[in-house]
Amino acid sequence: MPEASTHDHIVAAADDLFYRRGFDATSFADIAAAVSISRGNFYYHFKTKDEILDAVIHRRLGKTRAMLAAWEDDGADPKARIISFIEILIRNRADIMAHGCPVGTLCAELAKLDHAAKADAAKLFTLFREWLARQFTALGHAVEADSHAMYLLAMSQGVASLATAFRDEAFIRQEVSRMRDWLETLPTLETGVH
Amino acid sequence: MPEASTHDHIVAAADDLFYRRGFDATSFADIAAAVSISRGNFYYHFKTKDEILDAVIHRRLGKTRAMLAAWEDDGADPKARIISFIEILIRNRADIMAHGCPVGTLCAELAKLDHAAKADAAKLFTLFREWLARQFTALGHAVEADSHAMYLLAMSQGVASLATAFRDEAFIRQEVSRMRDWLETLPTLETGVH
DNA sequence: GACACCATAGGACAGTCGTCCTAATTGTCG
DNA sequence: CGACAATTAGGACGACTGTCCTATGGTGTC
Repeated sequence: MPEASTHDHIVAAADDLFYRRGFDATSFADIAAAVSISRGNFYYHFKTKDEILDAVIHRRLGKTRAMLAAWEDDGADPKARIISFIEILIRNRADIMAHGCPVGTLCAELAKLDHAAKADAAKLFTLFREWLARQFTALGHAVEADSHAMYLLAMSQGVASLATAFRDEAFIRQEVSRMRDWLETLPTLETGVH
Repeated sequence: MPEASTHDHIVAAADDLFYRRGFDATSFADIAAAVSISRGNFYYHFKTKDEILDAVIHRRLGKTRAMLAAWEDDGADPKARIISFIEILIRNRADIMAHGCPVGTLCAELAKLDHAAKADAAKLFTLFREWLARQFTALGHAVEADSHAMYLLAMSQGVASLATAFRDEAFIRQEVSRMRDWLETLPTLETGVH
């Protein structure tokens, strides 16, 4: 197995802290303490805070790509894959109620800071958007694939946002059911993924 | 007309900055500069940053209550009122694409900071939630009123979140249409608001 | 004119921020 | 072992933070 380098440890700790506390509210000292290294050593690996942010975003992009690719290679049908996406809300409900969606909250914060990396962060959304659109296309809804993808993305974001504000797990389950029901109402025109 | 006091000027400026830059990223100096007063004078009006946050939240609560009350007093039918809510997304599209929803982004930030005022901020959502539920009840959907209200709130939040990430005005209009269509599919059981 | 009071200005305070430098340590290879 | 690069620790730097103090300006009342 690839031994985890100090560099990777730092990025992983920053990833976690950026999610739980936010990018701006997380300091070099916080990350260094989480990895148990000195701030001086920290500077050896990352010169600026923006460098860490870039590394965190690319780490998330890689992990997301890997997750979505795994879902596409598991032999399940596209509808089951879409349900896997929807049920992220349930699997991660505790974190979502405490800190929101990692993608949505990061994009929102970077937009407010007018940060140079905000476009990169939005690529996380694009990954999900294109992946979902591929699944809808495989279900025979090529024309509306992107529209459907954006609908599910929007619902997921909205549910995460309200779940954070209201700390309401039952609401998450209710809206997940609503999305599953919506998915079932789509006409089945499956073009066969053989 | 009530002359605007320095106190009110400060709260208004803080409200604007908290929305555009975020609570944590806005400093005393920023607000003081926006109102053109010294930081020393600032301290005379507000002792701590949390005091300003409380004042901003209560200002928003008051303005929201007033807006919703006005919508209920305008003689329109409940469905038209709900459409007024949905179309906030279009009326405020420029600000939303730049800085997100004022309510959702504030709640998300305070949740990450684990700030004492996060529950107060969530009351903003509650105002909309209860107001929407009243409109659905007036439409004869008392049982599902809260569920419908949360659905529209979630959709609005999700649309705002994605509109910020993708800077896509057409998407906003598309999802607003989707919400209006959904509203039309509800069976009309209006119990008569005389 | 004297007094009180609200409002304002300017700066001090300790702490933290991101950034950067230098010295010491560790590890690797000839 | 000696040389050299990679890695680490610790602290310095100026800027900025939220907070707080004190002195001053203006305004109205006896």
